[in-house]
This record gives sequence, structure tokens and C-alpha cells, in this order.
Amino acid sequence: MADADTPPTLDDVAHYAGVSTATVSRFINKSGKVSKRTQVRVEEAINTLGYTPNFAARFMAAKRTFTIGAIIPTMENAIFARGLQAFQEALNDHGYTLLVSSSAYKPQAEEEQIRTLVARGADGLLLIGHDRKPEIYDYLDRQQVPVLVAWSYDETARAPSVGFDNKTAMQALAERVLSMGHRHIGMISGISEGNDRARRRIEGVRAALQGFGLDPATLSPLEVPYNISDGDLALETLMSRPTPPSVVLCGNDVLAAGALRGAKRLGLDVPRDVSITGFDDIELAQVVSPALTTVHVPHREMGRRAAEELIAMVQEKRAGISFKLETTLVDRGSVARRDG
Amino acid sequence: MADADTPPTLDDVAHYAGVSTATVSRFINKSGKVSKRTQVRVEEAINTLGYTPNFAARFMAAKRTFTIGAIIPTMENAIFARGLQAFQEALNDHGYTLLVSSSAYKPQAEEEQIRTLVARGADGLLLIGHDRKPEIYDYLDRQQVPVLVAWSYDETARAPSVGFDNKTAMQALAERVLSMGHRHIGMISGISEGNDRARRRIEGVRAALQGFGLDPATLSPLEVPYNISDGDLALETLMSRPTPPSVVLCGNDVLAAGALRGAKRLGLDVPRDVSITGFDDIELAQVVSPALTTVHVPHREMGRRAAEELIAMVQEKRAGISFKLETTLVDRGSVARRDG
DNA sequence: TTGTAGGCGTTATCAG
DNA sequence: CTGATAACGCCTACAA
Repeated sequence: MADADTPPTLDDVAHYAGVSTATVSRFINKSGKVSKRTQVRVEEAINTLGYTPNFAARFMAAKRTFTIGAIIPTMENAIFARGLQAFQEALNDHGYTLLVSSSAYKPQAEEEQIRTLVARGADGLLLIGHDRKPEIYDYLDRQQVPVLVAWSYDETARAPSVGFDNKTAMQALAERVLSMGHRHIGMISGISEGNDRARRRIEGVRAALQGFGLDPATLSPLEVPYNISDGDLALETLMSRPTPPSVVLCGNDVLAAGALRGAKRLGLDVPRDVSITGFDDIELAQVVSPALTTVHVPHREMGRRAAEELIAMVQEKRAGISFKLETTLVDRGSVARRDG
Repeated sequence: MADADTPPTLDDVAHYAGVSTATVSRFINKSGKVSKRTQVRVEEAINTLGYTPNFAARFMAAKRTFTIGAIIPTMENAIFARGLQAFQEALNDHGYTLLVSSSAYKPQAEEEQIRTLVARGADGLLLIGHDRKPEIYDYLDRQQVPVLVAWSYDETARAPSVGFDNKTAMQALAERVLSMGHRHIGMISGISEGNDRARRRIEGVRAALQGFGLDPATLSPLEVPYNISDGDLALETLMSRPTPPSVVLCGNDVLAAGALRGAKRLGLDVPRDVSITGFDDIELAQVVSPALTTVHVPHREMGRRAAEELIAMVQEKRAGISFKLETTLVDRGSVARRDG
């Protein structure tokens, strides 16, 4: 009886098969150079012993893990899920494994997770948005771990990114609303501190106002966490202002769904009494009623491209190349025309 | 100039501080036994060098990673998100890090991910549901990695579990519907193969039918993937049967939201023309209209308890103890009373 | 309190 | 094609 209390190692397999560890290693890594006969012997040994290579040891010796890490702000809603799924699929196609962590929108947590993932040997990292302390990028440089940012395109940022321009996307939506006659815009945004996506979306609305000859300073966005109930309450706050807005632009579809719920709660009809818009175009946008007019983001394409770019950075040891995706407006009926 | 092209190691820190690696190691692991003076020296060395311990090396030497792995069927919707968030928070409170992977409901992918996580040194694993090949449990035993199953309570299963009884939960809902006069039940289920939750929910409905003196065999659930559009199409299929159901029980809230959309598309009023129910009580259930009558699952409590139990299993090297959570019915108006 | 040294499981170099 | 053997970075008795 062999010891059943400790996982089998390369050594065990080698002994069992009557060859050296080097040979077993070669077989496992398919580096050719192994005769047909020994191949079957080794394979059998592996199977009967139930051997699995130890990543840690492998990593120490080879410095590669074929693992990519991703840290997303939240798993509590579907915003990042779809793109991440595509990211993972593309990664798998190339033989890489994805490890995900969620920071709950806390910069501190994100920083720890970055260190964890790096220390665990992630070959590359996917992060959401550009906003974070420069020291983090310094650290990543020192550790020589390639980073790619998604969900936000910004050429001027320190890290390469695959995403869309949050500002112009939101600006286009705001312009559409303005062109439909709305003049009093309310906005429910996510917390903008440490979140360039949220911030740029606000900027987009301001730019649109300016373009229509209105004062950008009149926009005072309500910043709340990205939960349905927050959107619900925020809508109530906005509507109880002295001059309530005729349209409420929300930072994302989740907030918009909440706003919709809030409107219903207050007995307001959407879009007759107040128009509401979202951002992201997740499935949620299509099941609420009225369905949300929103900004469609090509989530899956973003995920796939990000995976390909990051893998290229890792394998070719080169700097990342940013890629800008286009968003489109989707009109679904949660916005009504307004006269004057 | 030191070499700037490779991350600093324990050795570097030791040299810089003028002590041995053992001392630095002791300092890092806070094993006491380090004089105040050397402490500051080491700390400074670590900071100026920007040192981060290498997990792989650490794992090889110490066999512990303080990391827990979790594999969920999907990230595409919020079903698992909430519980997982709580799981992660509880883990963090105890000094553990969570690594998540999604299998996209593919047993093959799940198996690979289990191996990956184990090989990476996960101290313990959280899996969803009991259904999987026995070899996987054998493998886990051999590797001595504790596993806990969530989202499904089953004393008779091989692995310990923290969850609820999917059958009785669904049975209670079906009984409620029956007691409201419905006699023709339609069901949209997730794919039940390899998914004990889905299977047990179907069983629950059958048990309820039996209890009301109806033939359980008359229930022919439509099995579809867990997407909104699948629920939408499935509802159409059900309603175009010779004798359409008066109520459609859905395997989860996502399918129910889809069914709701399908009903709207067909010009059917819910619940007047057809009643619809969900399962899970995720936020989605409250934003669709009508809001969904569904089964409330204590997601956060489940996540927290799972974390505590799994950590106990890891630290005390003991078998897991199953824990059963209670679910409750939430009546929100998507079911109407039916005469006869 | 501190240092020395062996070992953890792989990979990879270099001889056979 | 195959086999020794030296790293890889850290932890932890065992000594001092």
C-alpha cells in the first residue's frame, strides 16, 4: 500500500512508471521527445495514481501559470457578467484560466486583490476603469505583470484600455433627450469618486447641455450606490425638488430600474410624467416596463477583444494597444417628447 | 543600482536589512520573536524594495494559502451573486481570500476548474449543488481538499451542504397555487440533467399535484437554459398547447421574468390571463410588473454560513456539518385566484 | 532573539 | 530519447 494521505507527485509517477521525473515532465508538457512506449507507461501511471501537477511548484520553476486575473467592482448585478463571460471564453480558447475577484467598489479591497492575484502568479490582469493610485501601477510595473483596463477607453491614461468613451456615449444620449424637447434634466449617478466611468458620464451630460446653450452647472447629479433601491429613493428625492426634472438620466440600467420602481411607487407614469433612461443595456433593460431607452454597450465584443489583447501582451511581452468600441443608442420608449 | 528587472525576494530584503531570511520570514508571519529594532529595519527594507511574498513559494513550503475557491454555474445573472458576496465578506473577515470561477453550467468546465483551483492550492472549495461525477469527490478526497455544497441541502449526498430543500420549497409554492384554484399547471424549468436543484424543484411540483389528488405525470416541464429569452419563448410554447395552463411555475426568477415578457408579447395579461411564479427572489423579481410571486431564499445568510462552516472544516480538519435553511413564500401579485 | 540549512514539486539545462 | 541535477522563493525545525 502506498501512502494514501498525501497527493501523488511527479516523483511518484516517475517511480511507478520506472522513468525519471524529467521524462514525466516532458510527457505532461507535450514537449515531444518521448517514445511511444514510455508515453503509454507514463500515462497509465498518471491515471492509476490520480496525479495532478502542482501549480505552485510549476510556477516557481517555470514562471508561468496560464492564468489571468480579473477584478470587477461587483458581482451583485449583471453589468460586468456578460463581458466577463466572453472574456473567460476567449481566454479558455487560448488555454488560459480566469480567476475573478470582486472589490465591492472599494479601492482598498481592489488593491489587496491585485496583490493577491499577482502573488499567485497571474500572468496578466484585467481591471475595470482607470482610476486608482499610481503606486498600484508602479507595483504592477515592478512585478512585470501586464494590465489591461476595460469598460473605459482613454488614450491618455497610464494603462492601455479596451472599452468605450463613457463621456461621448452619455453625451449622445443626453443630446437625444434634449432634442426631444427636454430642458430640465435630472441625473442619478453612481458614486463618482474613484470611478472614472461615472465621472465621465456626468461630463457627457454637461457637454450636451453646453452644446444646447444651457448652463452645465445647473446639473446637480445625485450620487448613490449602484442598487435598485438606491435608484428608487433617488428618484423620489429628485422629484420632490422645487422644480422636478422632466427626464432623469441614470448612470446605469440598475439605477434606472430602481428609478422606474420609484416612479411607480409615487404614482408617476413613465414616460408621461417623467422620462427615464439607463446605460449599459443589460437584459434588465428589456424586462422592466416601460422597457428602457438606454446606451447599448457591446459587452461580449469588449470581453473578447480584451482577452485577445491581454494574451498578446503576455505572450509577446509587449505594451498593450488601446481599442475603442462604439456604443449605440437604443430607443425603447421610456422617454417621451416634450414641448418647450 | 540593483536589478530592476526582477521582483525582490526574501533574500533581497534580508540582505538589505542585514539579517537572515529566517528573521524576515518571522517578521512577515508575525511569529513574535523579533526584536523591535530589527523589526523597523526589516519593515523599511520591505517598503523601499517594494517586496511582496511569492504565494507559490509560500504554498510549497507551508501548504496553506488562506484561499478558498468557489465555482458557480453562471455569472450572467444575479442568482448566485448575492450569496457569493456574503460568502466573500465572511471569508475576508476571517483572513481568507476568495477566488471565483464560472462553469457556464458545463460539468466538463466545472471539473477542470476544480482541478485548477485545487492545484493552485485552494484550502477549501465551495460548489453549487450536489450533482457531479463521483470521481470528482474521490479526487478531492485524495487531495484532501474540503468541499462544501451550497444552494441545495441534502443529508444523503456525499458532500456536506449548506442550503435549502429545493423540493419542499417548490412544493409549498405549488400547493399555494393549487389552493388558489389552479388545476392546470405549466412549468418552465432549467435543464435538469446534472442539476439537482432543478430536478428537485420539478419533484416538488409533482408532489404537490399528488397531494391534491392530481396525476403527477400530467406535468410535462419544459426544460430550457436559464435566460430571459428562453423563458420568453418557453411561455409561448406552453400557451400554444391545446389546453394552455392557467399558471406557469418557473424554475427561477430569470425564467419568470422572461415568461412575463413573453406573455406581454402575446398580449396576455398577467395574472388575469395567466399566472406566473418565480424562484429565488432576486431583485429582478421586484422590478418587473407585476412583481413576482416567488420563493424567497436567504442568500446572504446562506453565503455567510457556508463561509463559516468551510473555514471550520479547513482549520479544524474535520468533516463538514450540513445546515438547512428555510425558505419563505413571497406573494407579490403575479398569481390570481382561479375558480374551478 | 537570530542564523543555518533542508525540503516543498516542477522545469530546464546538460550530459549520456 | 532519457536521466541527473541545479534552480525557483519561502518556511521551519534545529542550533547557536
